[in-house]
Amino acid sequence: MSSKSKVPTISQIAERAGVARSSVSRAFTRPELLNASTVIKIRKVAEELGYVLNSSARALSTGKTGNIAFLVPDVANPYFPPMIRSAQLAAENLDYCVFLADFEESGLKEEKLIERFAGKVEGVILISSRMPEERLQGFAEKIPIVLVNRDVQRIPRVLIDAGSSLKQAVRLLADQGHEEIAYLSGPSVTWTNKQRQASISELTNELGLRLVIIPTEKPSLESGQAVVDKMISSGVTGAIAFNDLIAHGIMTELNSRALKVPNSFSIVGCDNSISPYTNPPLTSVSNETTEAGKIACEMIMSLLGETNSKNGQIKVLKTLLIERETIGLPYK
Amino acid sequence: MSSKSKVPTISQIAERAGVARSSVSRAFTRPELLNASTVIKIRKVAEELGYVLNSSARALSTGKTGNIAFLVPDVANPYFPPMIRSAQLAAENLDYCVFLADFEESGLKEEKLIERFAGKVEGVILISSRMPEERLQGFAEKIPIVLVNRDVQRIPRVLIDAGSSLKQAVRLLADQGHEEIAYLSGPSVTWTNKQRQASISELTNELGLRLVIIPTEKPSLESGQAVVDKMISSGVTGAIAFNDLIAHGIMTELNSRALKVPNSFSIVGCDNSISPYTNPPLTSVSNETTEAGKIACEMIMSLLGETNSKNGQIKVLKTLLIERETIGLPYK
DNA sequence: TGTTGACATGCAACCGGTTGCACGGTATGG
DNA sequence: CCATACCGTGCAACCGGTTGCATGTCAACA
Repeated sequence: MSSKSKVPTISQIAERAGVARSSVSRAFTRPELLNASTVIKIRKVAEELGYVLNSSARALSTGKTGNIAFLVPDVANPYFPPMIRSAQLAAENLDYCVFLADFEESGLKEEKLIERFAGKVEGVILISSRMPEERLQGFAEKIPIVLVNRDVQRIPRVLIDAGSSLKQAVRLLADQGHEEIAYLSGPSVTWTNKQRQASISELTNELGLRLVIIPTEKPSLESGQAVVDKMISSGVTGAIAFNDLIAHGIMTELNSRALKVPNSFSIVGCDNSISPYTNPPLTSVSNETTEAGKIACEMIMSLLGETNSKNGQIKVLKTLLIERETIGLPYK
Repeated sequence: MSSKSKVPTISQIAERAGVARSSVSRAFTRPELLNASTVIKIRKVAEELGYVLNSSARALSTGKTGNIAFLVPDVANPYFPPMIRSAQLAAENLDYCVFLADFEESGLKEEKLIERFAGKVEGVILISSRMPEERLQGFAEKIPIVLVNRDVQRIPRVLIDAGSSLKQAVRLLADQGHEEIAYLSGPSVTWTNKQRQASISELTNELGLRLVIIPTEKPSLESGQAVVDKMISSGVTGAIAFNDLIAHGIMTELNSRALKVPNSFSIVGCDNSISPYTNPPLTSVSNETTEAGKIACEMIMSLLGETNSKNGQIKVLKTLLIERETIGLPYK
């Protein structure tokens, strides 16, 4: 028979303090409208009674939930946590709370999640969205959306452009004498993958190198290991992977076949997530994911403020190639 | 002049469908009470009008928000994302949404966050809480709380017990002939750190080894690097670190001083987060963080269901020492 | 001293669902 | 053919804040 220590409502505070409910409400939301002493009195009573604001009630009458949703393809992919963190911190500073959900690399699940969150949040930040463009447009009409690493007209977005860094990597490989290289591609539908592949392809064409595109199942360590056979039999002497996880999977597998990186094979990763930790340390593309999360959050917030949404703003973030120890001469 | 395509309410659905508001509500919540054809009719109209349930309104009248909060000390610490992910997935399967927040290793911030979430969620999962016990008890009286890696009476909790694995590591070091080893401790207030330190200490005492406790600033790579001087001058030949990040920081710093692991120094990490990726691969303690997240979520849910909270259930998860390549003979 | 206005507070409607209860209609059983 | 039960639906109160407007008080000013 646990005495349910239910939290009191403003009515109970009002009664105890001998004022109207509206005054209690104002004591918290617009204290400047009240006599200072009244505010103090009300706050004191509220404190004594252990008052906790009922957010649902406030949200219902104001129409603002004070929440946003942050959807990512895979929480456990080390690429995302720094972004999640910075976005959450930025939101918190503006008194917003953030829902986090993982759509498991699936566009369908993404849609389901948006629908579920639609009634609970004021806006949604979508990372590496897999949804078809028209669906995205449809949702964007109903609820403020900001995209990260997805380029859709008229929807605000922040893009991390690894193009120039990847070209630099290609050039590095070419300088060492590599003539045939592979790109271990990531999720084919993503903007990120398309953009990375296009940049690499552009430069290999220009330099007259042969580029072999090898798809991977998922941007994970295991998928990297799984494509090594195909990669080796393609005859390439170096490779650029969609991300560090794939690159590391390849290194692991090569190592188990007694093929040393970089002496027997050169490899470049992307995202600079686990690359400082690999053996040997992986040359990789570093990108400002922390900054991206913060900016995405700020974009959503600015979207909430304005009525005539000046849609379509874009922010492009640059990247940096971090040279470590996984590029060497081609092995004949 | 963007025509605000406001989402309709049940009243508008009701009017359009020629039924009462209550029927619309029931069409979604308890369709078995209505004539099947009525349900279909209502759902059709709702679909046409693009109806979206207003969660705040529902929450206000039912008293259930359908949300929980998940608070972690540091989202970017690779130990947590798998736990976050599994908890979120588990919650989602029960139609719950999860708020994520980072309390930045601070007990104060933790309190602020709980207070902020209190009115928005039905329960809180607290990972590695830094709050004083009495505050925790206080909150637990107001809102269902489940702890992970914190041991407080009468509050449900899941504990990951690395004790036996760490003892195994000590034994391994002793077997190699190490007589003086260090423990690079983590956040001193955490249960996890106390428990790890106690286990190690217990066995070194038993075996007659000298144990040097060296505190670190934060469980991060940089903090690991920073304590190497102190560690070396203490005269130990091997060390166990609170987590992989610290261990890796130490390895990096040793490496820059031309001290090779494991030939010049032996080291063991904990959490098995980045240990497979380090150079050389780090011997570390693997723990079921994924399982922990899921269980914590299930505990919260069971707490919500019952009235007379059978508080204080505990679940202890075991760990496993993964031997890799960072333990060798002591260097004289 | 009467008028005006600023300030402090109360009243009551409203936000959008949910739900106990009442009501009318139809089927069932005696 | 009537009594009873059940089924489908509507009515209206309620959840707990917020807010436009009305009211009352008091000081300043003419």
